[in-house]
Amino acid sequence: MPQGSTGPAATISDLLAGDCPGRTLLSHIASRWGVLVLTALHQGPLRFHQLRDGIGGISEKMLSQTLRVLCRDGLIRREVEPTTPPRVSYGLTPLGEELMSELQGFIAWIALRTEEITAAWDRHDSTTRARLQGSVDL
Amino acid sequence: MPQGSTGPAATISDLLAGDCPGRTLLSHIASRWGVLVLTALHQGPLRFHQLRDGIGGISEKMLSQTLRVLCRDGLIRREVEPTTPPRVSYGLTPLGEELMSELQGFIAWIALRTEEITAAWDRHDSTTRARLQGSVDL
DNA sequence: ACAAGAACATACCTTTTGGTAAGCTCCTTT
DNA sequence: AAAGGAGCTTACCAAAAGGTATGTTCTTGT
Repeated sequence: MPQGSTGPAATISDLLAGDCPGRTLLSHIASRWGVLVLTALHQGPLRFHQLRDGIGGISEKMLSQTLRVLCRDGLIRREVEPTTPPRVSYGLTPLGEELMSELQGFIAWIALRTEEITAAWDRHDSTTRARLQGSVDL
Repeated sequence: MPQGSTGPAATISDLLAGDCPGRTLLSHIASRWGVLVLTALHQGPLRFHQLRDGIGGISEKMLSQTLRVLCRDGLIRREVEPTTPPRVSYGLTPLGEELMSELQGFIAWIALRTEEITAAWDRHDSTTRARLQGSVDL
């Protein structure tokens, strides 16, 4: 793989093997608010308060924190429009778009399957209850 | 959408709008160890200690906890082979396989792009440092 | 009989995460 | 001049996540 990079690309085995930069990156994206912020921006750039209002339950602290981390990762770009007053908007970088093209299937899958999975929660609960009540067995 | 379901499928907007079962499911999968466990099992079923050894840094407590949650979600199946001693192995359910087919592109993307993103961390750091130094304190 | 490994569960404690609330600056509107 | 919104940051605190260490049961190996 003759690219102008520092070394060979990481593999999925590296992710599993131990702590590595990939784990850190994964934690940024798969953080409580990371996926949601990224998903919200997938439709197009939004301003701070639009994100805050659009993502139910997020606090301003968590929003700005998440935005800062994802900016550092180069997935989101912060743009200050030189108007008065300056308006700040956030959008996906090309790298962020690339990520979202991988992630949107996953998000859609969650929306699609949530219902049948929550149904399974109840069923599993009663199974568990039965097993526990019967004790002894297993 | 004439299925025997309780109601219409959730949408991505629901995920963004507020707390909902989809958020919970998302948190299970996108938890610190969730993606890694699922990824490890994508190659095929593994036993408890194989998972523990294969996923660097995970404790037995976290492994069994993660396994239990993902079983409840119907993404992983726990199988006790009736040998002596009984061997317990974990594998993906069809639902879990379906999920992983959405997720593997994302995992591969992380492995692919980690390097260039970590490089950006350093660049961003010096930018930030410069900005902070300019403003005297903090 | 004894040590040891698999597959957990549990108690205890530390670290991390995240929410609340307040404050701050810059600007516009009234 | 006062009020208010945008876009943050900080301090403080509570809750949740997670690690360590230990206990348990079953079974095989010696």
